[in-house]
Amino acid sequence: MTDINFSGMAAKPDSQGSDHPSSAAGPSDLRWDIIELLFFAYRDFVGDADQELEAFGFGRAHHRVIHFVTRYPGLKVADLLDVLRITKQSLGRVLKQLLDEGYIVQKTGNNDRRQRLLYATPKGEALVAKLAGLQTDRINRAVAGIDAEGVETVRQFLRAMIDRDDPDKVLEAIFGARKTKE
Amino acid sequence: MTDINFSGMAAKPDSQGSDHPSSAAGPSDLRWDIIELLFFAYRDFVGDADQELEAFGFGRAHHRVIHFVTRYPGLKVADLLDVLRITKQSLGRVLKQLLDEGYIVQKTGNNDRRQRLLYATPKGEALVAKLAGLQTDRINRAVAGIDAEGVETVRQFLRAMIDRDDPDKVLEAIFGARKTKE
DNA sequence: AATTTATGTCAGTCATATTGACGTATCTTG
DNA sequence: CAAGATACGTCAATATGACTGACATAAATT
Repeated sequence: MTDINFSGMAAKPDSQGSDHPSSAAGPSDLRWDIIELLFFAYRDFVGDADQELEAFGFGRAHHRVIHFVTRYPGLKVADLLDVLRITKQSLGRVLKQLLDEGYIVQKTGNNDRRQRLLYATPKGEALVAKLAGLQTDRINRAVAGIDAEGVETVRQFLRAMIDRDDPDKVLEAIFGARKTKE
Repeated sequence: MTDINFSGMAAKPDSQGSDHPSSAAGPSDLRWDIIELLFFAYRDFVGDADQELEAFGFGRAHHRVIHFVTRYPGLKVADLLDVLRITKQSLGRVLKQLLDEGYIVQKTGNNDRRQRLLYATPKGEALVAKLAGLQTDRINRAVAGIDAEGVETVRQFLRAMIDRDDPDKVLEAIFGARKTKE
């Protein structure tokens, strides 16, 4: 079975890739390998959490919300929308579920009573820690053969892959760079 | 505005993360930084293509299909299902659109006439090259300050993040490892 | 001839996302 | 203080991309 002509292939359609000046490497030198490695790496990375989430009746959307609320306590709804890049309406249902089931609590802002600051409950933190544990295990396996300097290179690469124009609050916290812009 | 208590925070809920023995680092030492860098890096990485795809009336599902068909000509439908980890029914509509609009053609298998081998048309290849160009530009920017050895470390990390048990045909092609298993 | 395999399709459902409109409480500004 | 802007919530309708389950067909295998 599976007698496909699949030996040493991966034909590269470089023919018409000339309208985007690839900066450093060669002419129309597309980085197919890294593109696909990113796809598979992320697919399996999020897959770890997916299985666990099923047991809770949650999906990836819930994970993203509870993760960032746990990590950045006091996050506003508007901040969360910036980070997740979704609309208020999409967030609404997921957030409501997490509130109703006691994974997140809201507190009215002190300075601005319109704001609903979000905090994870111990229950929510436990779930996030469990999921982060699974993902950490995968990361630890991945960096097992890489020295400290190499891991820093990986971090540098990932940081440089992220858009820095108009960063949201979480990104500002991650990068520590408070752009003079407001 | 946005006067949130957001200065040097990122509280780490390490308290209950003790039921997953983190292999190498410390006890309950979760890799929050890499977890979040992966999230943002992938978010922006796929975001590049999303904008372009909108102009064609396509979504991410179309991109994934046409990408792998372009890269691995002669892919069978069943192979594609393994790679994308979706069901036949989900693939159906997306694949039909790409066929109808002339981005992909089917050819009956030579050895097995039940198979529909998938090939990208020039039109399909052009779209894939355009999208890969955008993503390559981002990757090139990201590795601008990293030497060849460092880039190889990044590749090593990404490869090690991928599940290797029961790899599909595309992964076998990427890793070149044909596991003695069939 | 019977079975398995590769593919396609129909029908229904679910999760997550969208846009647009509207309401309400609250803060800011003229 | 009145007017407007802001933060948030919600209602309605819709789209995408996924799912399960069932069934059909052609072709290969046994």
